[in-house]
Amino acid sequence: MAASATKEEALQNHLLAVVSDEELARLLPNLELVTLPLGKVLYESGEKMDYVYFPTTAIISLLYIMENGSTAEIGVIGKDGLVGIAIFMGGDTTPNRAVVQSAGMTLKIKAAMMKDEFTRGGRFHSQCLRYTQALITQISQTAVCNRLHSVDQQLCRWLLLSHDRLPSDRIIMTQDLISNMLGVRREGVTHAAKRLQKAGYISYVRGDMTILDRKGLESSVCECYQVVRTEYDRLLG
Amino acid sequence: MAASATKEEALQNHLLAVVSDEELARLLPNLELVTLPLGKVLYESGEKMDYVYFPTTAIISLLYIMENGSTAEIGVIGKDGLVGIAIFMGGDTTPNRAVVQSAGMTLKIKAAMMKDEFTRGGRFHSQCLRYTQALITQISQTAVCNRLHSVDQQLCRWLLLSHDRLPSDRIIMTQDLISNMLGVRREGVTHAAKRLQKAGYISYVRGDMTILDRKGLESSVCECYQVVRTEYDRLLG
DNA sequence: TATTGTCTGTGCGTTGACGCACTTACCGGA
DNA sequence: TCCGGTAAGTGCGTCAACGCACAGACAATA
Repeated sequence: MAASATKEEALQNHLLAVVSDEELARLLPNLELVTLPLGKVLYESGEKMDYVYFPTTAIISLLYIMENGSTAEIGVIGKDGLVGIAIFMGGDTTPNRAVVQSAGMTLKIKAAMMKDEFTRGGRFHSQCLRYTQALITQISQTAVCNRLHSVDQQLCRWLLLSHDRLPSDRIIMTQDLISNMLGVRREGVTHAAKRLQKAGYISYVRGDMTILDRKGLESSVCECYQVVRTEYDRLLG
Repeated sequence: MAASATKEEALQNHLLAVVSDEELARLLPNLELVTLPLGKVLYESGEKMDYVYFPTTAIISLLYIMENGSTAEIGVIGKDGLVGIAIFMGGDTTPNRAVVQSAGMTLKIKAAMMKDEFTRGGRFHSQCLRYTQALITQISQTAVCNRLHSVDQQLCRWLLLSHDRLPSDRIIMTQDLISNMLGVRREGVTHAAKRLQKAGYISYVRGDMTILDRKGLESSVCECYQVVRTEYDRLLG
């Protein structure tokens, strides 16, 4: 068996950081710290989930895969949340793929252990539900943004959502991968990214992007980003 | 005070139909049957919700309203579900408007009463969470569909989602209203609706639409509809 | 019957994104 | 040092959806 996580490690995840000492004491022995490489699939669409993940430095994308192979992101999860809400919501599976968008660390816990603690109904229970509501807002706003906004705006939103969950200003990700997330053409990302480079907001060299001017990005993003941000702060802040 | 609902009325809502007798006995005295006219707003974005609604014949749309006034639907709720998940998820509000898309009946219960029964943690609790997960799938698939599919396909999806929640084959709704739901131009709906009329799937006269050939609609809809349908059946069936 | 308002249909120029094909640039082996 | 693979940039024709303007068509009411 792998070693259980330390309290310091657990507190890096915002959900675990606010549960009661008693709950954390019960959870800790069952939490295991693991490193997730870029592209690792945590679970496939319709697949029974064995673990719930509490990211600390990793970022995970929820993707829907069309029958013809094209993909679209429906949500992104970092240290602010958890991957695997279907475990405690009762469905056990979802029709999505969860894939590591940015390599890093995460704590994981067996599904059964997660259910046990959730059904105890304390602060952990309510915090999981509040997070789920925040995630619903994010998914909803993704739907709205997909409907009403340009690729440029959506790239800005995506960058800011990622940056919020990242420990540094670097995003290791090719334009091709980003296009899969956004569900647009790779060339579309090239164009949008060039505009952001020209504005001096980012630098981008072969899959290695750096956020140079966050304020600049915030000035060109659509309202969708702020709506989600505000809801996260209200529900979990 | 208004009269409380009868058991027969309550059982028309699929969530209330599957809770335990004991739970239903507690809920019934607090459930009130009301008629909702087309266009009635159940709650505004960010507004504290006083009631949770369990539709029986009414259909309610969840809309996001942009700062510039344009709108996009993120989900639709009928006799299969409930309006006001934020009450028991813990946030109390959402950044959406809930508006009656199809006039009809609904049962409503005071927010406090809803919370009381939810926190008891029985079958009602788990059923509410399972429904929430189904709704998440619907919202997710809306995001995907908005990203990847044509207005034609989205109209088909919307019609089928509505039809599933309707007691008859008639949909009372102008093309202008539908365009607000889908977040597209009114003319776009005109074109798509004409194609469906020519195919003989629907008839449409000044805000009065009839589904003539459901199988036909199903044959031209994108996979998004079936994904949502399957999840609802799996989680709540 | 006339009028008014609403709903639907149509045409037209514009545009954002698409698909495809190709070039350029860079990196890491062999 | 050359080469093969991968990432990013560019050009071009196409198309779906947009915005706008306006023309019927129908219903309700005066």
